[in-house]
Amino acid sequence: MVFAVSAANQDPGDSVAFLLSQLGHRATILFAEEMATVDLTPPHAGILRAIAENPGASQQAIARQLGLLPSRVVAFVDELEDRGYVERRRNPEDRRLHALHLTASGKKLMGKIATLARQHDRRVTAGLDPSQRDTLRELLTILARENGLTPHVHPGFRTLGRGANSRSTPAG
Amino acid sequence: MVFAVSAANQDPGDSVAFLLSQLGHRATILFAEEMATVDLTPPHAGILRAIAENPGASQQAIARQLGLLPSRVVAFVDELEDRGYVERRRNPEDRRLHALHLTASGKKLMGKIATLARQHDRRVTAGLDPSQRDTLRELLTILARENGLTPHVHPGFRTLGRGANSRSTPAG
DNA sequence: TATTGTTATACTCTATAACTATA
DNA sequence: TATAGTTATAGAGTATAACAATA
Repeated sequence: MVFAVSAANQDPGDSVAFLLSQLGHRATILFAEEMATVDLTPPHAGILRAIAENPGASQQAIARQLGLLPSRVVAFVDELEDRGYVERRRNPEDRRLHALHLTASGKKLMGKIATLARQHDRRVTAGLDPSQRDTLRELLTILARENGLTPHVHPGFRTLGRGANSRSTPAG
Repeated sequence: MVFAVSAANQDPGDSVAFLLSQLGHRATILFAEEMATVDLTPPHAGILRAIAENPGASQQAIARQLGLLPSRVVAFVDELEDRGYVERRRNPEDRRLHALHLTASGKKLMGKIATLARQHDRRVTAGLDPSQRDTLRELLTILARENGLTPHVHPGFRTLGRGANSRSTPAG
């Protein structure tokens, strides 16, 4: 993982970019804690959601969509299948592909994840009134669009660019 | 490193918490890219800044302040010293301590880092007008306070709580 | 020959814990 | 004995690349 530290800040406080980095990291940690209560990690949740939105998708398709390495998807799906949340169905038309589907148990889990995610959102945005929260969402939505971020897809899933990896601690 | 994926989103778009996680990650990556142009990583920059603000601080003090392991600080300071940015001075009163100071070259580098950080802030917030940027800063400052974040200190520096680490990919 | 899925290997990074020197 | 600093070891996690099956 990469840890950013802004170095140029005047007395009035840290820069917007640094605040985003700090709060984003905090939001990430808190989400991981929420997921841990159902014994999942964030990538597990991302894969479950992607399958829920695209039933029958292949593992390669999921990997491309989320920017994960295929070998990692295999490992995650192995775990989800072992725990009964996901099933691999052979595609008779192209027997190389594994069509991924949620089981009944997996669909139930998705409901629980949705609840936890709403709780996560409340924890992270505690301190703002509804009007402020709406304003913040609007501003962040603009920035997400400007920065080329794909809705629902966390950039931490993607393979990190080599640019930042030239030295030691780049992409933590 | 931890990658968060919010799973509960209605049609209107992703939750504030998910947007923060996405944008925070993006801001972190972009900052790492800026630092790479001067052959540094974010932790290097954080340590340089901490020394600039507290000349003569010991390595343990830096470690506590930034939430880094002392053994990691040693390695980072080794590199910064080898490159002539930092010097270790023996404290005659307690010869166990190494008082850290920036060299002239290190101070010059801090100026460059400040410039890069301002550039980073502009990149991340491109798409907002000055008024929107101010509003965003205010809202994020509220959230940073509510979430117990320390100004200038990125939580990624701190040892991640074990709570989120119970399984595999928690803290990216 | 190309692609999906899988497995195995190697590498990077980090934390842990030993070790020294001072106190 | 306790603490600052350092070094060495082991572990976790990832990416790379090899492999089998199918097209």
